[in-house]
Amino acid sequence: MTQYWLIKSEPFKFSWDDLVRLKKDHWDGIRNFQARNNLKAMKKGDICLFYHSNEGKEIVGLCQVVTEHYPDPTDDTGKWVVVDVVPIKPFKRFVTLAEIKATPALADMALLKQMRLSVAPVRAEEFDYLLKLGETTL
DNA sequence: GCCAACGTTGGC
DNA sequence: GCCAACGTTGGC
Repeated sequence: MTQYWLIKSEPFKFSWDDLVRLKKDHWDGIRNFQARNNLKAMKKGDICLFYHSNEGKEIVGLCQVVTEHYPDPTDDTGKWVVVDVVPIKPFKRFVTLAEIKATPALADMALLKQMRLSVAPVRAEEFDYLLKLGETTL
């Protein structure tokens, strides 16, 4: 069963456009245990919403997990992991944080409940709703 | 740039 | 094992 996730990145560090340009990249730099556990729970084929934090504050596109977790090459301690993702397609219409907050059906999203969690699960019904808001289909 | 929220660390 | 201090994230 496909699981849905939301992954955050600050666009000036690593943006949607960067991922599109690279075609594929490992999602690194996660240094939070809960986020790491979520990374470890990701399965090949899972779908991720790409969210721009700090600047933009909106969901900009869809990507897919192509390689399940392996040790983070930028980490010496051996504690942290990365996954590989590829872009699928951008949202036709970006979905902003303000919009998510203003939508009762999305009020329970982990994104809102735990703002600092950079890798968060998304429920299927939330995912469907977001796709609709983004005027995009898989 | 500020600050609130929250996760992590380390002293006891 | 508690909790204060500290660091980081991310919205505003």
